[in-house]
Amino acid sequence: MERILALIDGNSFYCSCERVFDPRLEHRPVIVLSNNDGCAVARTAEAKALGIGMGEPFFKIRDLCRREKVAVFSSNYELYGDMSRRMNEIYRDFTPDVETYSIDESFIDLTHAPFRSVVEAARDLRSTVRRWVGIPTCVGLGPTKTLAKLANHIAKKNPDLDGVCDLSSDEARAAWLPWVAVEDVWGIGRASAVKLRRIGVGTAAQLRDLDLRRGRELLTVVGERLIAELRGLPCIDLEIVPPQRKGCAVTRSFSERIVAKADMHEAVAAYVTRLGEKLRRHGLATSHLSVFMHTSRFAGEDEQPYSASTTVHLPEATNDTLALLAAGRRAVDALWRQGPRYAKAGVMTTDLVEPEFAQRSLFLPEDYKSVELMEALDRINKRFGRGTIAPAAAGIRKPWATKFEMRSPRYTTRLDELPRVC
DNA sequence: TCTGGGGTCCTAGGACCC
DNA sequence: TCTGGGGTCCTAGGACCC
Repeated sequence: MERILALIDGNSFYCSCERVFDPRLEHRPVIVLSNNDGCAVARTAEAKALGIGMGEPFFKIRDLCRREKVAVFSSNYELYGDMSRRMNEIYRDFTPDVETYSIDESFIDLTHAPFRSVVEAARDLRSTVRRWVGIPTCVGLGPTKTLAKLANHIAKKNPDLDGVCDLSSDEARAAWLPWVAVEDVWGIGRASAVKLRRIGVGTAAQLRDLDLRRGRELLTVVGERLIAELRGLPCIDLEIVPPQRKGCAVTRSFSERIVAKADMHEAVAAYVTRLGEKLRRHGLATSHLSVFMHTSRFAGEDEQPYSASTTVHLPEATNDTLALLAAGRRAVDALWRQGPRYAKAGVMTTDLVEPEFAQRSLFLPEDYKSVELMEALDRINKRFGRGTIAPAAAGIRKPWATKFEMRSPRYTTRLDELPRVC
């Protein structure tokens, strides 16, 4: 029995989340901005029609948005994350074979789904999500992840398909693949597209028909795999159980440039605090912390660029915020130069380990209190909201903190922000 | 003036080993 | 003029994803 996968995703997902709670936004252009209200990262069809590009800096389109009455929102991650969770609950009611691929996309294995046809199953999924969560979606069907992705792309671009495209048959693939540009294939980015177009490969069909060896020469084993997937040969497995993560980072641009060392200490301490929370939530620890800081990529000629990073090694793997804070402090002392106007900093770790398997130090006593303290901290912040208790080092006033000036209420996760029906 | 954040995977090249 | 043959591990950098 041939495998059949669905890729379902939300249309302009962040924007659709906003529309669920404000129907007046229907048929109006809507965009959602990145951190610090920097760039447009989600646009409805109406906003795209106005020429607003993906990743377009907001300051460049501010006038256009005012003129055209575009509804503009800061990112409301708490809301989008909760809506995503609800959608995935619906998928798991259909079948346990679900891979949550991103905040708005999931692969679903429909091979054994109890439906007369997979297309019928796909339509049912769509309408259930629309009815229960309020989000419009598209579904792509195919025997491999790459083909399911491609089908999803076709469903989005062709409204007459009514949100579902099925590429499980050879005939359907023969009909559609010649019409998809090669850069629209999952895994083909800018650099690969240039290489492919140079040898006359401009469509998904031409990429599928490219010699496997040639594909590997040009795009490494990744390209070879991709070509096989386009031919219907599964090379990329469904990951129903998410693999253990390998790294963890917290990096942010500042809302206003940092010029004082004390502010940098605070900002990095705040990022480290968040990193510690993330590590503990995943049950992981690290024995080295990397810290970087740099000036703006877009700074003018008159501004001195500066970029530096360093790694501090810890005596043993930990996810204790206090231990990580000490390391972060040392790193900032090592990197800081007075003069540059810093635009961004971050803390990163790779080589995460599960604490119980980590190499212990011969000389450090077991610190039971640290574990209990962190547990208490996390419990309080979970119950009363993130940041209820934080190390003083992470700052109070925080003039550099990320701005979300147009954020909608967190309708589904905060009691005091519930939608009002009047 | 204002330009996001957080991941994964692959390869090449150097250091080092026997 | 001639200068072995494998391995492993680590890191940096590139490419890609949403």
